[in-house]
Amino acid sequence: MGTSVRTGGAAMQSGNGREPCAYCHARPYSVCNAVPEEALATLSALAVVRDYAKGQVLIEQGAAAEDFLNVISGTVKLYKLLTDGRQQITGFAGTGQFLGLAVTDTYTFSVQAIEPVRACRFSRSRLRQLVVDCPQLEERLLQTACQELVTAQEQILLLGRKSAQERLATFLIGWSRQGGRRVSVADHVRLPMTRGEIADHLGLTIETVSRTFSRFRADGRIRTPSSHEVVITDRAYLERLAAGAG
Amino acid sequence: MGTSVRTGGAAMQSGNGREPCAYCHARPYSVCNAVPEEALATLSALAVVRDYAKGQVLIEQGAAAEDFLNVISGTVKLYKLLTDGRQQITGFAGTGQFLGLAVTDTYTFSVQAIEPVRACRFSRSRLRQLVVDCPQLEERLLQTACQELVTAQEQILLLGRKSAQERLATFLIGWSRQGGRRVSVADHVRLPMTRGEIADHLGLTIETVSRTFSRFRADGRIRTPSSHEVVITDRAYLERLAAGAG
DNA sequence: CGGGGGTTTGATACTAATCAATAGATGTGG
DNA sequence: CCACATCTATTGATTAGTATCAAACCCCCG
Repeated sequence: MGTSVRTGGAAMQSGNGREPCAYCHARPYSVCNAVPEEALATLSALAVVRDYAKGQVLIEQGAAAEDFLNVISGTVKLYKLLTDGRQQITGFAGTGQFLGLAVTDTYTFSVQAIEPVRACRFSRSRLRQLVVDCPQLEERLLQTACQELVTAQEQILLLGRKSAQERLATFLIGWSRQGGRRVSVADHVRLPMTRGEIADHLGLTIETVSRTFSRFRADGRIRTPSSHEVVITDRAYLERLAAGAG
Repeated sequence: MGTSVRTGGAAMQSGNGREPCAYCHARPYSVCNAVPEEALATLSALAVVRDYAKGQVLIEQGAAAEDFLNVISGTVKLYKLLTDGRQQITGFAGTGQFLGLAVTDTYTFSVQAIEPVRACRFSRSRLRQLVVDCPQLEERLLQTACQELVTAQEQILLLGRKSAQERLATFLIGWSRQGGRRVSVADHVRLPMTRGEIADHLGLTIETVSRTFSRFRADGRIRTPSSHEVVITDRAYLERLAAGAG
């Protein structure tokens, strides 16, 4: 676990030893998609693929921001800490998510694997050179940053003005949507994170999150076959809550 | 008030009728700075300068996102609404701030002037063409988006995990720093927004904000010559609070 | 099968919201 | 320039929603 794997390692999963990027499962979901075919070899040369065990830290707040990171599989949490240890999870990231845009010269957040993760590392400075040759990539990075900005502002609205029930409803609806890709099928949602991590994301405590799950269950809005699976049984109700209708 | 002013209007303030951008007071603080001298005429041709009265809406959430906006003078608030009317102010923007990055095809937030404002409007589609000729501008836009992302994540931390006192301390410290430019001198801070707007920014109520001001005042951390002026008298204390030290 | 983290549920405490009233500031028109 | 109307701010009393403290339960994993 946590073994360093050179590009060849990714190739095992992707089927080609020399051009990991060309066959990368995450590419269709990622900014890498903006790199034209003929530049993929260059990209591959910059990429270092590694596996991380659950709990491993991929990026540490305050460290020099040397790399970008791209999640190939698994899920990570992005979080910030207060000096007394309070934690706020700013988001979760899965396949294709590009990390490291919101950065000064040092990282302003930490990243930790919440389940086994494979991720790809690029040197920031070397990627910059690729960007110069490849305006579509810069365009795509800007697009990605703007998308993240929209998401961050939604989270600000949630934390500033929504009740516990509205927060959890928003989270479940949002996660079930993004999950079209990998996380969930229709109304069946897989939650790789713990109740505590959901709490740290929604600005609540673990007890409040648990109680709110119980209440949704009792009211027939969801079923929970296991604590990491949720079936949405009254989506319209949760969506109304999420939108903040009274 | 709120009179529409063509580019000539800005020139009155800037001293030249044909190249408003060349003499724009906000340019040194703005992304426009990335546009090279020789392209300034092109930029000027795209820009439409207008004045807005306090309370006027510059951008309405849900409307087609046709323009970017650049604040030349005054202060605006950016906010989102829930369906029942609860408001969350995601930020305030002053001289040089570029608005409209966090956008899909429609605006995902509203913008309103909280004091008289002069701002500059660019068509998104026409600015895109300028970007093609001017890679430094795209670079700068990406930089700006990333900077905003960092700010947004700080706000998420604040709303998710800080107490009322910590929130107000963070706000005052932050505003006094950014204000180096225009808002404040050293520890003397001008607050163009009302208590209610501060509350809607910090996820609190107007009463809690007012009480927290009173407490800081009673404890000798600040003085308030008027309700829109604050003198920070114990910056170290406020900074410790803002960092969340116990 | 035993241990330990994660989850649920209950009782109580506390922070901030709400409701309410007064005081102060701002702006307008006579 | 003053008086009035309105908006904004402050302060007090009470309530509501979550946090905190505590205990039991469940489940997953070794």
